[in-house]
Amino acid sequence: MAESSVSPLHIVRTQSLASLVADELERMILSGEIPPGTRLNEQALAARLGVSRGPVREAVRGLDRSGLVVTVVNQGSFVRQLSAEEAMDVYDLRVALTGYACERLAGRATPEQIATLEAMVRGMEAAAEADDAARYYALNLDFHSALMSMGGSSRAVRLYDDLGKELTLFRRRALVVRENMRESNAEHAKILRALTDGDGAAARVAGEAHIRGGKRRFATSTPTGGTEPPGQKRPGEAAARGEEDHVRDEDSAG
Amino acid sequence: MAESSVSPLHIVRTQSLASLVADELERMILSGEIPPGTRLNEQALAARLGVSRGPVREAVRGLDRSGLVVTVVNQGSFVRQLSAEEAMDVYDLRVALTGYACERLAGRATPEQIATLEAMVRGMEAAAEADDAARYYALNLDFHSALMSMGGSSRAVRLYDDLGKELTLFRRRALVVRENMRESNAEHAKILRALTDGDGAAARVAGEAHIRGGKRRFATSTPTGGTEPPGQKRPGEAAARGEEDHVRDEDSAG
DNA sequence: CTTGTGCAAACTGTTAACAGAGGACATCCG
DNA sequence: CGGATGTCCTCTGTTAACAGTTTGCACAAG
Repeated sequence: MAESSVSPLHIVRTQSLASLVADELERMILSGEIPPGTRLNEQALAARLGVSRGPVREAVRGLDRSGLVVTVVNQGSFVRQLSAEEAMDVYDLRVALTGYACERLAGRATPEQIATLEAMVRGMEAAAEADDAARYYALNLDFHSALMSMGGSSRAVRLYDDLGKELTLFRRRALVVRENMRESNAEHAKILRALTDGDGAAARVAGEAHIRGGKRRFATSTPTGGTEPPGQKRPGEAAARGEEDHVRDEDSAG
Repeated sequence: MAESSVSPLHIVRTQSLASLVADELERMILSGEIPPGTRLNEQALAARLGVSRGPVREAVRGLDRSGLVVTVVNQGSFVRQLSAEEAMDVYDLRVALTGYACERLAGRATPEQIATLEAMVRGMEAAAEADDAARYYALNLDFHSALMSMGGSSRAVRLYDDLGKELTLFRRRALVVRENMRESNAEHAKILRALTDGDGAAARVAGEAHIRGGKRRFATSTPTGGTEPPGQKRPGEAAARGEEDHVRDEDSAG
């Protein structure tokens, strides 16, 4: 996620076509360029990406395992649709993970780590003041990622990110309003305070409450959400067109 | 997992070769038939399973996404090796998940669910008394699965199972001794009591303590564990032979 | 006008073949 | 005798072609 398009042939020597296709597909899906329920036409995707069907099939199979698409035999793969209940369950899992990371971090946070988190919170405060939702969104992602990374493990980070991707399948463009940013960042500060105090129990409670807050903030302004079964859109070519704008100024984890 | 080999052509109409290969590969890996670090030779596997390389590649790509194998470009895929630290991290994640499920279940467990869990605990008590490790192992799996299913969500169940699969990559055949079974089941009873009382906090603490206990019980009798990098075994044909016995009388979540 | 049947096109599942990279072994030079 | 180098072989990455299935449409019968 850090450096892309570094050296021209270094990519070829470290990435396979299938993995590149998988990344691109994931990006398309998460950005909403390919909305949930859409069928992934292998031929169209292969043509659009300039590769053969083999790598595309491998990539789709991988996304199937990671839960972003659902495959029906002899019918194809569809971008997964999350029901509202499933989305709420995912939120709850993130509650548990965040609480776990916060509690663990409280016991062993270094002053440098505290300072890093503090800087992020201050940055978000400024972003909220300036009503800069995009910047708040990015910083918020970083904050939670750092929290999981410092307190949990690399596995926990991946897990949290994966759950976030699933959530993205559900919530589209839940606008971040200034009030929500203020409230969210106040919760961040509360976590930070507990970490500074080294109070594990308080950190856990604060972390859990924060994600629950995000869940609530999101749930209050949500439509209804789709259903799970395939429910494709068009048998013809529906994928590989997209090209909508994909601004992502949503309330990630509140 | 419930019904396999139902109708002869029903399988063909509901499963693809790639998914069948994926299942078989996963079974081989988890059973130890293909030990961690082994390179997965596509040609050999395809020949052994009687299919072409395409489905095998798709299956391996899926396992890569789910974390069971690690792929190096132009070198192949290797069964993932978990370091001891990673395994401990996975245990900690299961601690968090179990605590979350127990707390949620305490608030809304039906008498039927309590009875089901109670029956399992009694069954494990009998198994421990009879020193029947295999039976205890199976019931223990069921108990935790039921716990996650009742208290968490289907997503949580899948998560817990996936983490269990990763753990299986690390611990091979950690024998269950009678003492451990007794201790483990006493913790089960403690969880059950908290659930019966409807005490969410106590249930969470008991659930967390139980997984921590399993982690400790396992850690006390563990070797050292491997390292993460590829570390293949033989460039030639090392996979697709296996055929060892694969008894699985280990301490699952103890 | 509705419904059932048959055909045709498109797409998925699978296989086989081709090109390039990596590694091992033998050979040659210092 | 040790090390570098060249060659061969195996395996992965990719592509193209083939077979089976599903889906949509048209046509005919009631």
